[in-house]
Amino acid sequence: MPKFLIILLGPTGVGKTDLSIELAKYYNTDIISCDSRQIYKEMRIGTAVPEQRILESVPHHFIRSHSIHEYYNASKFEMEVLTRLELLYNKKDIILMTGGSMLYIDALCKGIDDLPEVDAELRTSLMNRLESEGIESLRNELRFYDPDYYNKVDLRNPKRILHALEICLMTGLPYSSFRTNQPKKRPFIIIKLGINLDREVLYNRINQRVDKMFAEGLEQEARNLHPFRHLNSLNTVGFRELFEYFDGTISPEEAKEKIKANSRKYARKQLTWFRRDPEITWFTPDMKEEIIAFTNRQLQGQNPE
RNA sequence: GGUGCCAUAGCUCAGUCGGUAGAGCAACGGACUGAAAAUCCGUGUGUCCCUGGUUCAAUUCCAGGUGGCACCA
Repeated sequence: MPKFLIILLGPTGVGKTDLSIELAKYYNTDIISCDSRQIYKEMRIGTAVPEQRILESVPHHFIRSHSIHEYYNASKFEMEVLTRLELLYNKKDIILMTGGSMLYIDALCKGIDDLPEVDAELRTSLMNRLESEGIESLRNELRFYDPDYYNKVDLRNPKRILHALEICLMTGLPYSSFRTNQPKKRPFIIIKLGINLDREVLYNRINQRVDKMFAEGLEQEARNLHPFRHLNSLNTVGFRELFEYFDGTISPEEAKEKIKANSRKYARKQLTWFRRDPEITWFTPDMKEEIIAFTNRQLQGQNPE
């Protein structure tokens, strides 16, 4: 029997959690979360982690499993999930993954090229240079070390320039020489289920969810994490707006409105990314029967018996 | 009731000394290989309140109306 990974994906707030529980129960399997923020144990309200009783109703992985103080990225996620899957496939043929972190989904499905771990000191020094010398200086250096990538990269995006340069400086090789553009083979079959709603309905859900977060104590959660605001893990919708409020830049009402607006924006960005993936079959969250029927057909079709 | 001010994009507002208009936010689209809930790029969506008048031409000037705000009663 081949191994399967069913991936339930969609924009934030669309209702993936409830559906994932039903699917996991139906297939009697575990859920791997694919969410770059729910993975941090210090956050719960602002990242919309499911309630404890829901988490306990089905085995979950990669929810609140790592610390905000830990350096994390899509590659680490890829490796850790692959290791976990190998273990889980000893007992199960079908595993469910759910979440909306686009890059993390792709890293797991297609892999991400092997690169050396970026040295923290180098990153800091390059960020300081970006600050003091401006992006032009880093651009020129990248053109020297990796003209190919220089011609391809978005020259106005500091993060792209910075990272490429990091790799060039660390390895003495052009960053583009690490980019294989070859999807990695996976020892399991992937079924991608997309969940979406009418835009207006989705936005209402997102707005209401933010109100609910505030009612549950988001402000206090953010206040507790305020000292760590410089961490990348806290550069997160729902927290950075409240940090602005704590710093006195904006009013509490503005912070709340900004959280709603930025959540909507994030949902749109997710949809832009998902739209170009032809492997996704789309449903609405209420189509449980259709989703199961479709998934069963896929499972059957891939299985010669 | 009187006087004054205002009425322009979904919202807050700018502007046109008369030639049918533009910012911020929102909205919409796109990029994306170790920071990805990150980062970056693009798009103006409009009975310029209504009705007349002046004019070759009115969102702009004039009159009246309607609505809002302020002050005086």
